[in-house]
Amino acid sequence: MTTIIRLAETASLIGDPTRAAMLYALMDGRAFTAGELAEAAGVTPQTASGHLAQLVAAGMLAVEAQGRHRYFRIASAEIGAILEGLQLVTADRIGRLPRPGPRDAALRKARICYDHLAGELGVALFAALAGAGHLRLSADGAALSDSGTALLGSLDIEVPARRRPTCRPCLDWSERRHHLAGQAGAAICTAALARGWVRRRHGSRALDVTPTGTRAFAAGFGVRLP
Amino acid sequence: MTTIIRLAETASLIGDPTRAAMLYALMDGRAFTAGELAEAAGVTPQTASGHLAQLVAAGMLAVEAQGRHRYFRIASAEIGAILEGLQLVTADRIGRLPRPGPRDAALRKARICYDHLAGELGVALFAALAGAGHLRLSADGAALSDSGTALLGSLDIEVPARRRPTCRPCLDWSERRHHLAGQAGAAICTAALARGWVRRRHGSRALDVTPTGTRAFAAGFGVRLP
DNA sequence: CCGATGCTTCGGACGAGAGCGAAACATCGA
DNA sequence: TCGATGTTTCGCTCTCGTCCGAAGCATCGG
Repeated sequence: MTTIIRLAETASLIGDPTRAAMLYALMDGRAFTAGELAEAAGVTPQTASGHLAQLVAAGMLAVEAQGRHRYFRIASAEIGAILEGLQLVTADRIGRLPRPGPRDAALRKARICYDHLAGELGVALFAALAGAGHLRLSADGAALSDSGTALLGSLDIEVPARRRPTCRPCLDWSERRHHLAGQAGAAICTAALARGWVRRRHGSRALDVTPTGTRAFAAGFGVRLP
Repeated sequence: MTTIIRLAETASLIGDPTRAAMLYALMDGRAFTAGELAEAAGVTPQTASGHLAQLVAAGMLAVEAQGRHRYFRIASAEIGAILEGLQLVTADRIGRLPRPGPRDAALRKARICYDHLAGELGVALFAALAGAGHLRLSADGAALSDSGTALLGSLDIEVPARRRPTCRPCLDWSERRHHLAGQAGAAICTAALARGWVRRRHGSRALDVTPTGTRAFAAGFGVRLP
């Protein structure tokens, strides 16, 4: 019984348009100040403050104080996965409607999912790695094989060895196939941004793959983008 | 922008305690009448009717009229996955609290997730099948290997060949590992219920594994339950 | 046909919660 | 120390949505 109540509370937190807008703005994994999130959601700072306090109390957001600013970010990859999943079912039930806006098309092509690459690019990357034997797919998820570890090493991409799974398949809401999450996914995403393989679109989670990036993904990972 | 609104609408539908209770009751994959769901949620029939209409309009529930009864069920496995995922994050943020009630323990041991086996039993089954080479794990998900098809055939478990994936890994919210969904998962679950390997607990998604079932899972699938 | 049962529609009452103005608090720069 | 900026707390209003009583449809059994 209490399970149901808690489930409803969690969903209800995401269910408010203002809070949903804030969570969505945070979906690219970066941290924003309370004021920025207030503007993103179109409400006054005091209103935003109340919502953010609720999300933090529920453990969905983490907060870090720096001077007179307070930076908020998504607390865990699981929260990000839920938000992506909700988009999946939302898109699913209205998928028949013909409204593929240009911005949505860019999102489908390549975007950031919390801290890793998603969209066509992310799925193609996952498929290429799996096809070349760089991933060991198991019942638990996925792990880098020896050749995969060597590949990332040769590309100077360092994957920190932490408790978090090195690889985790994450269901892509637009492609309905897995893309690479986990430490390895985050490391590749960081490297791709740092080396100019992909560029953030302003005010969006969408990414543009640069010509350099197209070459790098093809040569380094064997990714063939459509 | 509209994406955010839709996301919030979906979450908000799940966010109402009454609707959440109905969805939760339907999580075992069976269909219930409007009256039964009203009782399950603790509201009057007319209140339940309104909620059910909303869920159907949103595409989250499917409805089938039979005489003067109307049977409601979860519309798709994706909806079920979202509900399981919400439980996961909900359990995650309060996971430290030591409250493993007896009913929760039973749920963790074995339960039905929409139309297939989950919990320790489901995870052990998936691991056993994968370990014995009966599943081909790929980037897209999983498929029965030839030996897997043969195994199910020898056990008289028929897996219909439909559009739906024959196997699909589904993240288990209590075990945090995959269990077997898809056509094969549903077929095994149906067989397990029909042959008395597992028995439903009254008014719950929890399952009890019978002595017969323990032997059958061990002999047939090599499953070793803790 | 008729009553019984299951479900839905309509109307009004009630409460929860989102929103903002005003003011307090915290921190920075000078 | 002072004002400026970022954030939070308080008090209040107002809207939205849930809920139920009453009544209206549909379907079944006879």
